[in-house]
Amino acid sequence: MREEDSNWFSKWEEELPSPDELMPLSQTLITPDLAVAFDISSSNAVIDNNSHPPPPPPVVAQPSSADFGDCGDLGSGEPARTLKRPRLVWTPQLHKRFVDAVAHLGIKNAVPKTIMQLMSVDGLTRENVASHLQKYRLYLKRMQGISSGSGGSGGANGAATSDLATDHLFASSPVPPHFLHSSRTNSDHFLPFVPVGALQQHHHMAAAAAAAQYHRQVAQFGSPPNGQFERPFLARPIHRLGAPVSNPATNHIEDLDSGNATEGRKVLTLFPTGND
DNA sequence: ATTTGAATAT
DNA sequence: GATATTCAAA
Repeated sequence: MREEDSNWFSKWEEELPSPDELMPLSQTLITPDLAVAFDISSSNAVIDNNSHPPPPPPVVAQPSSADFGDCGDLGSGEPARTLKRPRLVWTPQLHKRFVDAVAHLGIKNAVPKTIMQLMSVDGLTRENVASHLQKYRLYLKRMQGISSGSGGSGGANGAATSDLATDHLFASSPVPPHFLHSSRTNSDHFLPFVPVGALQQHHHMAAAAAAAQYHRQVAQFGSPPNGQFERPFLARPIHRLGAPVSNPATNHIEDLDSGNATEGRKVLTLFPTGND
């Protein structure tokens, strides 16, 4: 047991979403009632303003919280119940968190509930993840088929970056290589719990507030009540030691592109647990 | 009883 | 096509 134990966490921490990134996400997931309760409307939308206004539109272009026009049951005192949330839009950032979570959990333990917990995105429901996971699996399966059919892919690119113009979302996120193996013998390291900071357990702080306090979340590593891990086969020790956290500074290596059709994509494998 | 996963619906 | 919802099975 050495620093490597938490190395993945450190690495992960580096790419943790900045408040700016989470802000829009959380806003999306705010329920109308919540929005009203907090006296926040679309007017106070906090949008990320870069020094250089990029041509591509914001990734988070979702309906505002107050976009509800069909609240059939209006006028009741506590409509907090039976209220439909807006459709969740899986932005590349959100999807990346999803992929990261799945990668860390391993295909075996990558079930909706666990993924949801690992993602720790306020407002995200298990069903949201389940639905997305279903589609993601189909994506992986399709990729496997192509990969095994004719491997000659000319370009010696990463691995999972298919040239399919479809699956825009999935293509914007690096897919861990071992995902493509149909091997369920996942043998990642132990499965420490997650930095569960603001789950939807307490309805006190809502999205916006949660995101604000999201700043520094120190997780408490614990063992899940399910001591049911397959024998750690020790695939390979991660050889990407995170430098001693001295001054992480601004770490921003996110690639989000919606309309790219040419190659030359620089994929960043977060977890080289299967790097060749 | 809860959760998953696939089908099905919006 | 993307996400939600339903539903049988684990």
